[in-house]
Parts: sequence; structure tokens; C-alpha cells
Amino acid sequence: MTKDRPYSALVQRLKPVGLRPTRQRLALAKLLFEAQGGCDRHITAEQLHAEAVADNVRVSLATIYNSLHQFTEAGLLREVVVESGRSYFDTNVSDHHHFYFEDSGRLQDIPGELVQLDSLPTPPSGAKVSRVDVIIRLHDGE
Amino acid sequence: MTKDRPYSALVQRLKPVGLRPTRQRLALAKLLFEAQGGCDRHITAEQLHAEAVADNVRVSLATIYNSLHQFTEAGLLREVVVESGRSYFDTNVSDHHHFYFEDSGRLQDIPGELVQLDSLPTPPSGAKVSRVDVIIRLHDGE
DNA sequence: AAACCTCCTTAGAATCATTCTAATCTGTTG
DNA sequence: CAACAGATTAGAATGATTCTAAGGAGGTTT
Repeated sequence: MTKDRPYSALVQRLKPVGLRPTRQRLALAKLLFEAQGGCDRHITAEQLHAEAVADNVRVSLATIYNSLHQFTEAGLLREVVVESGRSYFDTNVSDHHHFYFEDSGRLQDIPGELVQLDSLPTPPSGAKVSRVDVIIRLHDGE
Repeated sequence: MTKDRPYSALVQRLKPVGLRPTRQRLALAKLLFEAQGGCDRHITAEQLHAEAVADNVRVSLATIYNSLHQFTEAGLLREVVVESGRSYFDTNVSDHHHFYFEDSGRLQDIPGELVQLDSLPTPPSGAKVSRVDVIIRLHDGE
């Protein structure tokens, strides 16, 4: 059934989560999920905007922010905060953690299995765990 | 030798790390390390400024930021980033982790021993681990 | 304690990422 | 294709943080 038009797979991602497949959202989803062979990406709003502009996609920065947040709420992206003043959006929404290269500002995924979190403390009563983030901060050399 | 003047303990904290014990730094160190019976604190720049003003300490916001960063570099504070756009400074610099209450924006320490991080992945070659942060994000209710 | 030098503090402007606003446009449905 | 809800937009507004450059205050030396 699914025709192999360039955007049909993306339309099928947006529709189920209640987001209209607009020109801007499709173009951004393409950059996020299909660029670089579908590899996992860690991208900031400004970076995505620059890529869109470079790709001749007319889209405002406000829409970039709107879309990133909508995608995040819909579970298509995950927001990663490692530095105040800048948010990264991660196209890998599976259970995993991160290396953070302090010198370059780059993030790298760590598969969830590679971090054994035994014995987590019990959350205070009345609170539910929404996520556990493990960030291994790295710096260069010896 | 150490006289029990109100600030001598604080002077002894600042001197070894190469920070002149100025009026402003002493007042801020007092708020950070001695207020609330020396309990661990998680505080933002704006909050500290408000406390200083409430305590009749004349200090500019620029100095708050300078001092927080200098204290952090000196190892007297630790910066904790859980949300983009706001930095918390933690007076507990020992090895430990955090609960983050997403609804209230509050942080709570988790003693290092309570989190068993077995099997950390090997850092990429050439990189050294500077810190491992574990943040357990919590939300209210069921 | 005056001189001196370096470091510190400051007000205010500047910056940066992000959000808001209000007007215009577009996707979808009937 | 009319109509409406939802989406996009430029530009202003916000909020946290940093910068600037000028004056002030520790600490040491006389």
C-alpha cells in the first residue's frame, strides 16, 4: 500500500502522533531521521536551522523550536541537557545514555545495556521515575 | 591559632584555592556554606543574589556569577545542569548523584554509594572521564 | 600609613538561546 | 472549494548569562 514517494514514510511517522504532515515538518523530519543514512543524531535548534537553510528549505527558527518540541512530546525525539544554555535533540529514543566530550561539545550514544545501574535508590514517595540519565563527561588527553 | 571570628573559617577556605577573601566572596561563601546549618544546597545565581540582597549584602549579579564560577573551578562547588537555561550550583562536591523533581524544579542529593554503576563502557581512546552524572528525573503522582 | 600593583567589583550594555505575539497561511474535512 | 482549526512567520520580548571598561579594595613594600 505504502507508495515509495519520498515523504510517505515520514508522513506515516507524523500522522499517528497527531502532527499534520506540513511542508516544514516533513522537511525537518527528513533531515532528522533520514539524513546521514538514518544514523542517530544529536542536534541543536540552530544546527537544524542551518541544515534546513543549506538544503533550501524555507523555515523559520520559531518553527524549528516548535517542531523539535512537538517531536519530543510525541516521542520521536529526546531532549538531552548537558550544558546550560543549549539543548540537544537526540533522534535515538531508545533506552540509552551518553558520553559528552566537554572539549568539543559533542555527544555520543552509549547503548543502554552497557551501563549496569544496579541498586537505584527508591524514589521519594509520591514520585515516579520518568527517566534516568547517565552522562559520562570526558575531556581530552592525559 | 585560628581565632573564632565569624569569617575566619571561610577565609581559610578561600585562601588555599587562591581566591582573595573579599567582602563579597566571604558573604557569598557564608550564604553557600554556612546558611541552613551547613546543609547541602542547590542554588541558582538569581536565588543566591536574592538571598544576598535579603541579607543586606551589596553585591552585583555579575559578581555572583563570577564567584560561583570561581568557586566551582576551585572545587568548592559543583555545577549541575538538568534543564537548559538554568544552572544549579551544589555545595556538595563529594561523589554523589541527583533526584530531579521535574514539576518543582528541585534537586535532591543521592549519596554516591546508593547508585551502583557496574560496568561502565570504556571511554573512547584519548579521552579521560572527568565525571559521571546520574540524574533520576521524577514527576508527581501516579 | 602611603604608594603601588594586581586583582576584584560594578553598572549597564551586549549576547545568546529560546519563547511569545499577532497576523497570515495551509491542510483537512464536509 | 468553503470554512475552520491548526501551523507558520517575522519580529519583538524574555531570561539567563557574559562582557566592558572604569573605579575600588586586598596585600605587600617602603
